[in-house]
Amino acid sequence: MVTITFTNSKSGKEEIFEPINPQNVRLYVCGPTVYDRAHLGNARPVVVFDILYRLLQHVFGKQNVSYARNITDIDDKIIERAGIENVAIDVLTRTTHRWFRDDMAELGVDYRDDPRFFEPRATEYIDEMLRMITGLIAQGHAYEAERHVLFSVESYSDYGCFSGRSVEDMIAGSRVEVAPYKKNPMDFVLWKPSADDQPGWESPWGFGRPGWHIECSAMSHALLGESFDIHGGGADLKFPHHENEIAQSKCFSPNSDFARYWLHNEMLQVDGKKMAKSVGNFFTVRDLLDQSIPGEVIRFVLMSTHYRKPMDWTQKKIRDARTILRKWHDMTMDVSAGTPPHAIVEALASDLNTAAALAELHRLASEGDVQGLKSGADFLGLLQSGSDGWLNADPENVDSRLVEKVEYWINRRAAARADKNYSRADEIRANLASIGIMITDSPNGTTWEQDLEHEHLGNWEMLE
RNA sequence: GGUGAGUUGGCGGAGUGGUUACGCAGCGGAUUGCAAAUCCGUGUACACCGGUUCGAAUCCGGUACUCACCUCCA
Repeated sequence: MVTITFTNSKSGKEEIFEPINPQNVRLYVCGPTVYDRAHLGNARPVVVFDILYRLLQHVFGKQNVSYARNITDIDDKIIERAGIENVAIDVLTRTTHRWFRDDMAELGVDYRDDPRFFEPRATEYIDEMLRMITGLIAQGHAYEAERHVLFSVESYSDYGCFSGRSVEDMIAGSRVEVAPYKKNPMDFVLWKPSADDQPGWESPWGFGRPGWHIECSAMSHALLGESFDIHGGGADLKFPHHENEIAQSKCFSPNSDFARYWLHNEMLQVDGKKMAKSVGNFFTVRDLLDQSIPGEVIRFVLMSTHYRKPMDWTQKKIRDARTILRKWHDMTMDVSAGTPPHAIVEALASDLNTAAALAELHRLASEGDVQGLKSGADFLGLLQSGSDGWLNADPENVDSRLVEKVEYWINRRAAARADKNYSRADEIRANLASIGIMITDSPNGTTWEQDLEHEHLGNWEMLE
């Protein structure tokens, strides 16, 4: 049996992973709020925890691991967006959810046929949330005020322990807005009133909707039980979201552990800066796919940095990943995947060291172990498809007139080469290269492809 | 102001108290009409200042810099 270790955010230390029940290993990860296309930052935890899920399945057996990743489909951002676009909330969330699933599938994260994967939508668990809120009020951890229900942070002495903050510090240094009905400025909303034109549900406290944090407590409780093994999410969720989740769940089920191991992935940056619309470096996964960057390349880049380190997204990484994957695809074209090499599993078992796992693939490649390479890559969700899809220009996307033009020039060049007129042959090759058409000679003839990042791509006028 | 993460060779990026990470790029060579690809070989490193140690890039303390989070509230 492989020993798995994780850095547990709860303790800040690397710990040996021991599941509550090896026959029922349970993982919960905070999923997206569905109001827009997933941006690249959203993709990082999805890929990181996909790797974790694969590892757990490998070590404990596929049927013994459950994974729940929620869909937040009730949220003020959703209400706002639906208003702006004048669409029904339900239409917005279902469409966005579908986009999310499709985009993530491109990155090799696809659980469509997996009975142990759960993707609960918050609005399907309102009853569970109401039950939990009622329980928290009954136990004195929450109170009603002006149609809101608030969690009382003073009722939970460990509040702040998880994220390493004291209630005093948070109030002292910062911009906590004090609502008049709050007993303590840090108290957070479990339930809030909805206007008639806002989505809502009947509750003991009037027509309203849940606060953000309660949904994850309710869904993990319903699907995985009051104690489960691993809770994951982005580092930005540590506070307040996860702190609040812990407070709610531990107060509701005082004898539970809630989540025993917490894993947080660090944030993604773009060219050294936070990805933000205001900085102008904001883009979605779909944007990248539309630029003909294969999902596999995106996945590779995301895996090349350890999950607990900030990752910087750059063009160079995309280029490098392309080069490497192209090579590996070529090497493993006719190989089918088998059991992953032990060293790959070991690398992941060591606090999800994906970069070390990729290094191991490099080692296998340089040793010519194509079977090991294919098997290891397959385990990591790479080299899934044949190389035809993206190594060469996709025939469906290439204009037949372009093919004709390129072939015309290739034939001219072949004639020149046959005449040993090499300066003419080189001139043709240089001309094609200047508009982004790269050609390569091989014993079987001349092949070509487009450099999709080339600035003069397809600019045939330049050849005249 | 509080909290956390980070700082490794041209670039990316692991790891470890004493031994080459690895990849990309570069350089030299083989091969090719020439390129490309491939193969062989090769250089460069651990932010700064102290401390612990026979020995630290790896442990401890401090400094600098970078990044993130610290609002659910109209």
